[in-house]
Amino acid sequence: MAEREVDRSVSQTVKAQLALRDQILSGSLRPGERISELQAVETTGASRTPVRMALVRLEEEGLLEAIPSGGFMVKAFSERDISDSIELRGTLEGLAARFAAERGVSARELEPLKECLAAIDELLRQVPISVDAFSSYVTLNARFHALLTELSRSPPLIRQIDRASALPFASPSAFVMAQSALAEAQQILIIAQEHHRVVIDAIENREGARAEAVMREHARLAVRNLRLALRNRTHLDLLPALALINAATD
Amino acid sequence: MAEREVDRSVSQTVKAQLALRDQILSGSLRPGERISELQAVETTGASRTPVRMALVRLEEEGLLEAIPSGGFMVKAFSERDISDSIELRGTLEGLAARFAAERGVSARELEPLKECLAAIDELLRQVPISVDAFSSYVTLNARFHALLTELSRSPPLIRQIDRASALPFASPSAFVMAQSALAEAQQILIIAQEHHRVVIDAIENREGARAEAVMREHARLAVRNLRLALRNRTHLDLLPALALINAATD
DNA sequence: TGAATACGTTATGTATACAATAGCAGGGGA
DNA sequence: TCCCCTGCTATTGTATACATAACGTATTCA
Repeated sequence: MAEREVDRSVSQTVKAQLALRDQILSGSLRPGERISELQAVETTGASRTPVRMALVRLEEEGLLEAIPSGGFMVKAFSERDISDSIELRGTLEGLAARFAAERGVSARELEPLKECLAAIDELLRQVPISVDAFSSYVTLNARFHALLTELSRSPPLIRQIDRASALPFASPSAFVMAQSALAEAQQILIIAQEHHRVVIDAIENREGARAEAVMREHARLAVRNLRLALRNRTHLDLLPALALINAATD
Repeated sequence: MAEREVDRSVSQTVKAQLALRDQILSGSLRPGERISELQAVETTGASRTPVRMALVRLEEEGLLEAIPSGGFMVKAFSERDISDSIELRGTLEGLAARFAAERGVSARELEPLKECLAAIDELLRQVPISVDAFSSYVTLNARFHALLTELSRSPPLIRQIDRASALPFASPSAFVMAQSALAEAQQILIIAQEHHRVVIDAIENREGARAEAVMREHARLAVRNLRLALRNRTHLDLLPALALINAATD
């Protein structure tokens, strides 16, 4: 295939990884479905070697599962897997918050976090919140969590949290909020924002235990609301990633 | 290279991964050192494709680090990275213990754990503990922790703990104990064994918070002793993995 | 008619060839 | 003498060819 157009600005491996992840998360590839290398080669435009590297990375990321007889399939997740992932992430973020509090952070380091907070406050003034504003919220929330994680100054912990966040639905707020009706989401967002505020306060005052506790509560709120949201699945299509859940095996 | 002898019983990728991990952990490859693919091909006996897959896996595992200009280098760890990893693992195992306690486990499921405990008790009767017995202890301790993790019945959590345990020095007891003089280790092992006993008791009685707390304390004991052990580095060569630490960059 | 076996097809695992880039060394100019 | 530019070399990134194993299908025998 000589006429294949190659984008040299980004490695074929990364390109393939992004494309495949996109296909999985968008639901083009269903959970349990075997991923054909040849098919992936065609859809991604990369050749087999980078595609295989991408598949290995996605397996390590937790999105794929190796088939004993060879090849990979899209991993299927149960409702409990998802709530466990949320709680897991909350636990790790709790540790990060505690590290930040105990190790101390300067006012300058907290500045970006507070800007995030203020921006979210601004969004939450809308009642009810618009779809656009909600989308902005999801971005800002992710940013807040990433910044908080960084504050721990612990590379191993940051790495682990990144891994735990690889599964998009493990991101508590973004996931759960997307599922609730936007009107209901408003209340949840307000509580979540309060959690954000408290964790900053705790870190500022070097209250490690409090910082940790509030992040764990943050996750438990998400789990609780996940259960509610799953009870009436009206908003299950708000996040493409949810296609994963629909076909979950158990 | 036609005369290369190929072992078909295990995949070349796995073979290469094991061989490379061994080289890293044994210290043949020093932290910060670039891993040459060609060299890896020669030492592992696999060709470049499986070697590359193994390198990607080891990177995801946290043993290697990608070099921006291409290729991989052995990751270097600071003392804080190591103590953070221990605390991280303790936190995750604490969550696992809590899950086990809250979700309930049958007496039959606790049986293997108790057998482990009894076997360790047997070893600890020796005063001072012999090198052989200590080696058995390390194995039994790893088994105990693995079984405990399983009790959580949470695939995402088990997966994450496995990842966190990939770094061998993140295994609290095995690592810290190896560094302390064996005579000192005896006391530490006895306390660790008490932790083990308490976590089982807590799980049996469905005391989630207590189960979690004791596992975290277990890790903190390890961190504390790590600091002590690093102060007088007499036993740094007991575990080959420690070669990593010697050349840690910061 | 059903089950088992054999054969063919297809997909993955592996090896290697080719291409491109980064790093280094040597030489020339300022 | 020092710096920069150019060319070479070595190593990685990518593509593809080949081998092998698994799965499906068809045919035959009981």
